[in-house]
Amino acid sequence: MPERYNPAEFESKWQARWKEADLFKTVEDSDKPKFYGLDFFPYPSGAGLSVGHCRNYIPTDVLCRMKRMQGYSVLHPMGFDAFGLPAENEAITTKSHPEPMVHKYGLNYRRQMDLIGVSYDWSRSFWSSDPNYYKWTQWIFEQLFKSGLAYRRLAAVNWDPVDKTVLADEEIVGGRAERSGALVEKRFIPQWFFKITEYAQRLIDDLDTVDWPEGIKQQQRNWIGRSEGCQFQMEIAAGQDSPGEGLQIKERTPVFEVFTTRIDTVFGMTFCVLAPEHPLMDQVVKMACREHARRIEEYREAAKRLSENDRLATTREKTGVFTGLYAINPFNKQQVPIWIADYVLATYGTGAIMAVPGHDDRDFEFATKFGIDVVPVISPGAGIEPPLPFVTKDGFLINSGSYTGLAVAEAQEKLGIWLEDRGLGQRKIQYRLRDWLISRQRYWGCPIPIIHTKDGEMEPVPESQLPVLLPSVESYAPGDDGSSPLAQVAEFVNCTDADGRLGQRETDTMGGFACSSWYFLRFCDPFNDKQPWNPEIANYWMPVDCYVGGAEHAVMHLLYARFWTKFLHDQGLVKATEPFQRLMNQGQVLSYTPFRKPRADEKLDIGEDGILITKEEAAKLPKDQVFYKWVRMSKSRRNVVTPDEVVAEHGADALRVFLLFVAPFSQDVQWNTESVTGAVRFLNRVFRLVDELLPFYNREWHAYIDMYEATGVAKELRRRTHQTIKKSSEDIERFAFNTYISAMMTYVNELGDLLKKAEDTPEFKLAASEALESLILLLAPAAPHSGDELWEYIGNQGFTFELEWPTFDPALAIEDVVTIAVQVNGKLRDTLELPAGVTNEDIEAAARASSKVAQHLEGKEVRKVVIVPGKLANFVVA
RNA sequence: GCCGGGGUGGCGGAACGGUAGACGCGGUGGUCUCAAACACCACUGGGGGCAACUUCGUGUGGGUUCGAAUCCCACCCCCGGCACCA
Repeated sequence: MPERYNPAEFESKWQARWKEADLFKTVEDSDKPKFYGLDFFPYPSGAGLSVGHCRNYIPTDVLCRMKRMQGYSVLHPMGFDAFGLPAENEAITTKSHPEPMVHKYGLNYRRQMDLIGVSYDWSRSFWSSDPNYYKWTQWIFEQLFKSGLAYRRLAAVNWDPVDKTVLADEEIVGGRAERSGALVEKRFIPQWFFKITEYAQRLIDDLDTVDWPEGIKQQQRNWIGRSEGCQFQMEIAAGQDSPGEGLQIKERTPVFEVFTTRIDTVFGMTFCVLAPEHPLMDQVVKMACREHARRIEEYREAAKRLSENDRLATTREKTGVFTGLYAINPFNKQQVPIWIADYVLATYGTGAIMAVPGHDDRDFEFATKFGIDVVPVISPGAGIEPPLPFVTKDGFLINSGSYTGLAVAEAQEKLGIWLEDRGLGQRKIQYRLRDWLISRQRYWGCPIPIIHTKDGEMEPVPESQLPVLLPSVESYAPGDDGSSPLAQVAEFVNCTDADGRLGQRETDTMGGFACSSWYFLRFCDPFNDKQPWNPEIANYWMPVDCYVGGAEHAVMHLLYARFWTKFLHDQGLVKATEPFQRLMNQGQVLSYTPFRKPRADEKLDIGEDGILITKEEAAKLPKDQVFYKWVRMSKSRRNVVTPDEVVAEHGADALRVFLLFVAPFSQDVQWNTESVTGAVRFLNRVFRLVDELLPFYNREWHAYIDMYEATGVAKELRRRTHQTIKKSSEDIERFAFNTYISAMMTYVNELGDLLKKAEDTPEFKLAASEALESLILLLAPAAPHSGDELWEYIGNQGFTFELEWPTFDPALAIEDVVTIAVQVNGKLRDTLELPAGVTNEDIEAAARASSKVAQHLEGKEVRKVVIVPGKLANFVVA
């Protein structure tokens, strides 16, 4: 007899029954509308799930459960992103294979997800490290390769000279390796890339077709970084060190190209800059006189030594060297000095710029430091001397030959046409987005299915030979030269290609983002061994209707997955052009974490203001040495609260209700275990209320309720029921889970009040029966264990998951008394209870009749009366 | 610097341009109890008042409106992201 919410008694019982009944198995029914609800593919870590992860999974679960009850075919799968560095590093340390370890972690995740009652269809689950899965990751790689969208080239990578390994950007903190603390160097190693840049425009355009948080869309647009401008040629003239008269042109050289978004300022160009890694650099050195050549070489060496991080630090003072060479501005034939400076990036645009210090902050800083001329060519208005650097585009050209006087936009247009007419350049759209570096010289990833033939060609491994399996290796550590551990395995490397010729296998593996770029397609048809998925099935489920996860994947994962989906669409493999129709980001769960002030001999990393300590340490230290901050829960901070402990203390449903209620879904929350008691009390009240309603319960209420015109308390009861059905359905749909729970709380409070006025009439009993069932069903997605327990307790069969979601009747939800606010000059003076549908005239009359209102109208002239039907009356007095 | 998202009681947060503070936490008082816990009931934004009431209140300053937490302009602060991208 559940007089109280007593989770220990029934939560695991229901979880066992759900499993027994295979309740969450996906039912594919093409006659029904479909709903695909998906959580981000988690990487299973040894620390297990925290309540922070639950904040992701529970809301998605509530939505999916409601959709299922509303009659949708629901796909709600979960699997594991198993490849990756953390597992590999752990494998290196423990000298054990990463696979069983990740498996163990994944199973622990699953245990915890089951513990909090999430309705995943585990029959569709897979690990991305399973050959049956990564076979198809390789297959997609080959399609990209065959389409010319996967290629290999020499590229600079982050090299850790102590650990002798290539590092991901995320593994570098302040120019040093996170693990070894070594200064990171740049190394040039052949790398595999995907040509995501080819899809740049579509990746921008199609953002308009998806329902995503505006912030995430904007981050993607910024990342892709489209800019419109002009690219044009500059000729190099070799001459003396000082410009001007007496300059002798020794030889004509190949031109270099520059890209600019401000062609309108081209008459203000007083120098140009090449990146130290510019392809023309060797030629420049040759052309320069000996002294300059020496300085250029020195500068290039210094630039090479700088870590990417240091180099990109915007606070750094600008550096550069003059080459002694000059380039010719095609617009006015003037010669401008060519400098080399690392503030120009080789990887963007052409790696060279025209520098206009009068109208660009960076060029201005450089010119001022090196004493280069600054010429204003844009003015905000006639006769106005622009304050330099003047970078806004609001203005007119000055000192610009025949273009003087034109507005910026107009000049850009005309100058672009001028370039195109003479074949010197063209208007161009430039993207900041770079190609996606996919290769890793690491063991624990999906092998790249390529064979290098003796003739130096690259061939995809024949489809019949896929998957290329990860071999077993002696050591998981990368080689001294940074090569993959796979390169040590002769049996793996030496192979034959499709024609039987000897060849060498590619030993790079793919970064984990490849695996997570298509898993949502595999969930549609997870065990197909003939193709990655059956297109018909994928077209039924795709796109994902609601995709839920943390905002930290705003760019990388989401951009890559979009790119692959578009490519797969182009290949005719799926109709969808976007993978995720709606995206939601949950807020983080923060933990109140102690820090201490650093001692005199300790220094803090940039951005830190204290040293992390444990609660025990905090208790021992003097109070003025300790301070607390709200920071994200993480294993390394030792501030994690696990669902296990909360479930043990308060129950899974209480945890679910609490997390839903505590704050709006996308907002960060400050974890406070005591507050869970609010959810416990609420569930207790629900159980008690069910007991109180039970004596009135008639299982057949549905058949009879419409035979009575409800009046009085019964009518009020039905009204509240139908209002709550409406509110909770809408709130769940729009991810307003906090107000959904609060609506349920209000409903429970009001049912309690109404029960005190219980009547022994059939209409009341029927209304109470409707309320009782609605209460249980509306609450079931949030508190599914309690829902099923109560459903059984009131004498019914089956699972709430398989029952029909209540529908609301607008006629029943309507109020028959309205509260009218009466204002005088916008200030509330009285409220009136009037029958619904009251006329404006009656409202005004009733309002004037109010003594409280009359007080404020006395002796004053009413100039205007504003009536909002059914809501408000406002008297405007002089 | 740029791009997003926010500033509402002691706290978490509600609120189609129309009664600010729903719902919950915490607090105060009470009921139950030998007692405590639980539970239940009442009160709980600030000032003034015995009270009816009144007045001030949604980061700051302006504006639009009969009426602004909500719309517009300027600014301040906090959080997240990007950061020499020409």
